[in-house]
Amino acid sequence: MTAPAWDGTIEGARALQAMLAPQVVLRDGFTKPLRVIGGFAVGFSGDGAIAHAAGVLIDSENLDVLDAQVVEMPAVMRYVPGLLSFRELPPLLDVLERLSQLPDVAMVSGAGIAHAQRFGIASHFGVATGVPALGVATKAPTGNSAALQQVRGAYTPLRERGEQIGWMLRSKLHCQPVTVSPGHRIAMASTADLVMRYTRAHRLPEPIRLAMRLASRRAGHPDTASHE
DNA sequence: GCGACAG
DNA sequence: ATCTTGTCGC
Repeated sequence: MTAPAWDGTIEGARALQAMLAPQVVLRDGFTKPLRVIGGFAVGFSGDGAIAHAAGVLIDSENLDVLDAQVVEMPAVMRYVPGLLSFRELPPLLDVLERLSQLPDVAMVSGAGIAHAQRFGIASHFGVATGVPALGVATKAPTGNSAALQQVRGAYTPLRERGEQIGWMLRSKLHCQPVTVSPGHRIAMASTADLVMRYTRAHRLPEPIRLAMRLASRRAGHPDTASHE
């Protein structure tokens, strides 16, 4: 299935987003047991002009790193609130191709359907690739939720106009909760459990934490980023 | 009209 | 996202 071409404009991105958002599937599209989990993140350097995308594959049994890749390319669009996925998807697709295999589930730094148009980067990534994907975000999302207990692993629905669009999850004690939401081919009910299953000592789950570290390390050292 | 808005 | 030291808490 070929996605409609994007003309590179803001208006074009909005139109394509409206076309793709209804294609999101909120049912588990993966089979258990899960074997490989992917973590994906994008960092920027050069005043936001250069994108550095990282992809990490983790063994779901022991969390061993099976593969890790980083790619660098000129950013195709500036950051526009609500259209983050159009800025970050191109390098992510590139890095996905370079990995030795496709993950059973992809965890992407950013929003899934916990997004004003219900189409954050995790949804865009999932719809574009067919890979089941979910999003984990650090900052305040759209919507509202009840207070969370000070218990590791506690979670409560994130709602907007009565509709549940994700979960607020206390992934680590004494840390602000993270926002998790299904991106594509993952059920709402599966999302928070999946994230907690791959979270260890840090606030972010291991696949995303490692990918973010790779992407920002690369972004922070333009010298080492240009070759090989 | 104004502010908010993942990364 | 990124620019950035020390500092507080687990």
